[in-house]
Amino acid sequence: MFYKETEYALRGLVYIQVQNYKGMRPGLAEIAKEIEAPAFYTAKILQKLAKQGFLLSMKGRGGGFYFDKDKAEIQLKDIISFTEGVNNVSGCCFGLKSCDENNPCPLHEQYKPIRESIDKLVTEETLQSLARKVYEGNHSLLDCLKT
Amino acid sequence: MFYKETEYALRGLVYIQVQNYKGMRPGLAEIAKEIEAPAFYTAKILQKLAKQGFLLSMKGRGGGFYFDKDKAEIQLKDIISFTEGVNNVSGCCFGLKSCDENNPCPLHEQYKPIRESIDKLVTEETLQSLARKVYEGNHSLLDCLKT
DNA sequence: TAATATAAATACCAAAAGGTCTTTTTATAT
DNA sequence: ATATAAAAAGACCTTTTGGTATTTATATTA
Repeated sequence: MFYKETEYALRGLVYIQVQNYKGMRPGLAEIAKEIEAPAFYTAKILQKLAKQGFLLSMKGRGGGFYFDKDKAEIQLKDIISFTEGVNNVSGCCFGLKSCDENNPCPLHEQYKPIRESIDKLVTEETLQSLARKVYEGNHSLLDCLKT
Repeated sequence: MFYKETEYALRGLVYIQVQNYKGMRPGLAEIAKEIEAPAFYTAKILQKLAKQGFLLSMKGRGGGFYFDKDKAEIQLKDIISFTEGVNNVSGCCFGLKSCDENNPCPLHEQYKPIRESIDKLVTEETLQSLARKVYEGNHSLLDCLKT
């Protein structure tokens, strides 16, 4: 479905926001461990996201990652478009550059509502809305609950 | 959305079926040209598909690709699963191996109907059902109509 | 049967995705 | 000030995807 990079980005960012809600500012080692992702790769991804301005970071002892509380919530679409490019989210499934009512691919009519549902989902849901679900305790970022 | 390989496979196979409906058996050069795909790469893909038994081919002068009329129609899902693996079609968008009611990812409830719609689409639609649409003339495999 | 047109097989190359490691910078605590 | 604990930067490496080219096998036609 999504690139590994996107999965790690989403899991990592949601984890950070959950910890922020608890008043914490997690570091790379903790994040990678808690989302079960390769540590160095997770570092690379989060640093790229921080550089882009999606979140803030603190160097040095006691440092870590956190979100600016004054900024608007971040749509999933913004993250996914950043890691995979816009076309991958909302392109034609037959690969046509101009697939529309005038020049429809053989799946155009049937795929259109699906594409719109996906677009609605990743636009309406935010890192924060997902983090709240996890914070409430009914959703998970991992394959199994910790013992 | 899909891999390039999947796009070329779907476009190529649908093109072949359309030509078969017209009583023709197109060759590699024609297919690649008509679906606007790299010729050598298209060859590789179609040969792989033929080897797997999705379609038949004839070597030698006047040869080309064609479908066995006695076989059942081929679901899109069969092709996509073959080129990308099953997980890519119906996996968890957060990358969880076991994402279900018991251990839902933060998008589980909302993404479930979307995944089901996609599954329904690629199960119900076949190479043949798409080819019929193109044959009827109201759908296209190319970005622009030929002049 | 010889030339030719085609798919099959195979080897190779390039770009992107996925991942690791080392060094540098910077903030904090002692 | 110094030691330490973190993120930042950047150099590599591996695997997969995407693509090209050459040679071989085979069917058709002249």
